[in-house]
Amino acid sequence: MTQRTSTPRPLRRDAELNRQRIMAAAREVFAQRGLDATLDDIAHHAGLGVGTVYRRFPNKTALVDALFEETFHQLLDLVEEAGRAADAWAGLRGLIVQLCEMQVQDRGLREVMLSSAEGRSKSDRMRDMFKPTIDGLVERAKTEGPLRSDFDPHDFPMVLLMVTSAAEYGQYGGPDVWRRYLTMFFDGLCERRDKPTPLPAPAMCDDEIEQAMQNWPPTRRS
Amino acid sequence: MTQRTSTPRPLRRDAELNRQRIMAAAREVFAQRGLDATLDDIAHHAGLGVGTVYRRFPNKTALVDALFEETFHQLLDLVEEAGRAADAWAGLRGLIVQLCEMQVQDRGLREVMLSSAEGRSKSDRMRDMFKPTIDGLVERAKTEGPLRSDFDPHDFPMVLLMVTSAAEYGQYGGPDVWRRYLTMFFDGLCERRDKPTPLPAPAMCDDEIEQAMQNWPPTRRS
DNA sequence: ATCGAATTGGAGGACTAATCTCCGCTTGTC
DNA sequence: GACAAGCGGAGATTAGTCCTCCAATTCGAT
Repeated sequence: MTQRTSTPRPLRRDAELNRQRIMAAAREVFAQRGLDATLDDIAHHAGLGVGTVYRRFPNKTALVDALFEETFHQLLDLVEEAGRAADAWAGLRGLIVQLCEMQVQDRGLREVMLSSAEGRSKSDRMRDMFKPTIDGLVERAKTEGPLRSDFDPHDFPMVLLMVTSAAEYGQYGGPDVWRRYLTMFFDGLCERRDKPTPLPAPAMCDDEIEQAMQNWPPTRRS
Repeated sequence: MTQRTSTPRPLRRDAELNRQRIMAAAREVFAQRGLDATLDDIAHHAGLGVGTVYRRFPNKTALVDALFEETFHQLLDLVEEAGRAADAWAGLRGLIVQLCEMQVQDRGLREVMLSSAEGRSKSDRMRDMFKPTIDGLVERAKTEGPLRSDFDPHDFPMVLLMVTSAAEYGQYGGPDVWRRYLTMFFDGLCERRDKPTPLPAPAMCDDEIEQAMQNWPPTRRS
């Protein structure tokens, strides 16, 4: 018996500090540029050499996993809180808005949530934990609220996908353009409706659209 | 004076045939795999060597331009026909559906339309020609039809973007999943509404979502 | 203070992949 | 049958990423 697996020996003080620097840098860089950012980029951003990063994390996937571990808990809290909302329709909408906000602010998070290529087991487990809560919320929003009866809980991720796509493409129109389309979509999710919900953001102008077209597809480089 | 620009000497018969083979192959390959398909792929698909392709088209962009030239005319016809619709709201919806259909069937076309990186001047001109017709259609759909009054013609491309994103992500649920979300969105575009429009396609099931996640982001390789 | 173990930096090896060129050989045309 | 036009596809070129390696440095227990 050499060493218990649960006691992998503490890091030297400076090493621990650098570990945290790496995590912080990774969080920033992945959020801005997506998961295709290189570990070289992250290391440089942290003011360290690549070698240091590779000593701490065997490869990029390990870093991504470590990084989004805590975000997942945050996500789960959000979902469960929404599940307890008195007004299920408001809770459901609020949840979608919050999830979109997080994904818009963090391109890496969006990529992790849309793909199971990275952090495979993570996002599987995540979905399993979300499922019952979302199913319940959807059900309640139909009986107690105005949610259209043919909405399926499986539509949930698709709504996020569409809105975050709009957010990515529409970013040059400002950070809130996506809310315009989410509002329209919510109006489409009502069983019936007397008047449109006021739109929270203006449409993009010609120049902004032009700019969006010029920067699409989103660069996966520094 | 050597040669008039308009008479660039006819191609030898076999060369002309190969040119057409290249165009046909390019159409297929770009439609299936998007504009990131390599010219090597296309050449091979056409049963020719790469050199042959490069003799005919100085580079990939030239091929893309040549290829989508005619598609643009087709697009313009569609738009103008929609503009003449008696029922403006039906015309607008029909136009969106048709444009989505085309982009869903042709990944390359979607990329050309979303980006001005390729075929820059093309898509600029295209937008200019679309604009008046779409503006008119939107205006009419508001006064004569149920289109919500805060809809802006600039929202038009964003609708296409969102729905085609859903189509790409949702393709494992079948070729029509996107129509489900477009229907919901149209319901959101109505000023008021008594009941939801029946959805034309079921939601994806868990397995299909799983599959979508595994193949995202869409591969840009053979 | 000392010394050995832990840690660091970042050049560079090993890949992968895409675009486009070159030129010996083939084919069409007159 | 001559010869210009065309062809194929190996490979030069460029780019970009992941990850390794090891001399030099730093930490901290003694």
